[in-house]
Amino acid sequence: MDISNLSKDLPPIISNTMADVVELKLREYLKRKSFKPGDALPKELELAEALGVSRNVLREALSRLRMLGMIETRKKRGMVLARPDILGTFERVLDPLIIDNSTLQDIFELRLVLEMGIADLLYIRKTPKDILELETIAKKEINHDHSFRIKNEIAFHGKLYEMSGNDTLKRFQIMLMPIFDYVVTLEQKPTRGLVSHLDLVEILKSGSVDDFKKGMQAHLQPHFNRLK
Amino acid sequence: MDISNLSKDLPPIISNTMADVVELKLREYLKRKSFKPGDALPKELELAEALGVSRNVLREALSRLRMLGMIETRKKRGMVLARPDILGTFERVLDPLIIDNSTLQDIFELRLVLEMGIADLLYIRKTPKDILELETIAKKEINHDHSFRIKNEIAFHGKLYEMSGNDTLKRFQIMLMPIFDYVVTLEQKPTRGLVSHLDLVEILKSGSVDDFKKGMQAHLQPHFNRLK
DNA sequence: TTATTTTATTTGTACTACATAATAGGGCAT
DNA sequence: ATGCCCTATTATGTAGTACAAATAAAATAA
Repeated sequence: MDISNLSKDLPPIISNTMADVVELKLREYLKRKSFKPGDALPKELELAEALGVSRNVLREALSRLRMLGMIETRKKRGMVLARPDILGTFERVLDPLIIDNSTLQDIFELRLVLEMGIADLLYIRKTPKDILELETIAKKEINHDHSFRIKNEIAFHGKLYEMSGNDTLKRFQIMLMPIFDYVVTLEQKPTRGLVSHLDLVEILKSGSVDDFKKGMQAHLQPHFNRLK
Repeated sequence: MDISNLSKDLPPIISNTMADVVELKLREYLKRKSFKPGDALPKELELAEALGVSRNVLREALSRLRMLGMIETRKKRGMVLARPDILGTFERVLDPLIIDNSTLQDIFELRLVLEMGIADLLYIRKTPKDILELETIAKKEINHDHSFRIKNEIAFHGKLYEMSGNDTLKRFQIMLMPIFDYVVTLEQKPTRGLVSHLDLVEILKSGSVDDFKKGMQAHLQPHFNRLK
């Protein structure tokens, strides 16, 4: 009998507080009524009364939705539905010190996957101006100390994501970077890939998509080597 | 003068409520004291008094952290620091109906990037057993109606992520799937790639990583074609 | 020592009261 | 009639009290 997955087979009894329930009910309500951003919502007292809870509990639930950016409230005007910033939400819990090692490793790999997968997007959207800027960044990293190179590493890969023309992707990568660094420094292996940033720039200039994919793979090889 | 980014240059004056401030203070406090999961936290009244706010406001802030899974509370026992489920948090705001079109498009592309970038991980971790299961899934999709094929499509790509041995990645992909579908059905183009699922399986069996990358690219070609 | 009951404590919920801010509407001057 | 200012209204923000519920810890009984 496998009891290793006990916590999954027997999920802990979560004493749903009223705030939890109300949060869920509100979500359902917003979805069911298909409110659109900007639409006015009922006032707190009405909601509290309708749900049969104290204004206190209702406000705890509203506070959550407000944190997520799903609603905005102003005095007198009431509450309106808003567009949550999906990444801002994510960022709140993305702290290397809190995340368990297994997830840290997963995120480390996730960034590798992103780096490897970005090539096609890059080749669809890259412009000569972009490549020039990227080259400038890559050239700066020669003859500098360690801490500068780390900053430059971030700048280079950040520019790559920027060139992908995908804002969400770029922000996502920026958020993942600290975790990536954290894992890398944990392992204390200052290895370097066989393909440098300048090499990658050169490929971008005159190479094919497949060339770039191979180049990026070689560039990240030290990281891939960590994975068994 | 560029005024398109006005909302970024002039961020709206956010009337920080006490709950907002307290939430931040608590985050800083938890970080500064470097609490570890399982550690007991001060009780509500102590925190409220220390911060100089009512227990009400404090609880609104705590409610947020509780939602994110950063803390857990039990009666009498008090509160303890917990490990947030980073993806569970994300999921709360990932609703196609709320997200703006630009971000939807970004996420659509994000999934393409993931699919393209997963190859290396896949080739590091794939097992014959996995490939067999994948083949079973791929074979099922022949001669079935549309709705079944969609489910199967999800199963196939889901299995791929599972084979990557990265739980976070798999869950992430599952969360992204509805948005992907949403964007695809929006555009009403039931096109199919030149490389089928079974072709991909065949490559996995006897082809190289690069072969697989090319195959996946061809498989997703219809989607890439949408991007200009 | 072990089992049971009691106690003490901490979170959960409700209710009241008032502060604050922003809108809406009326009144006034032009 | 138009525009401005001021006031009244109203919804959210904050504080405080009270009590219910749950449970760990202490006290008591077997």
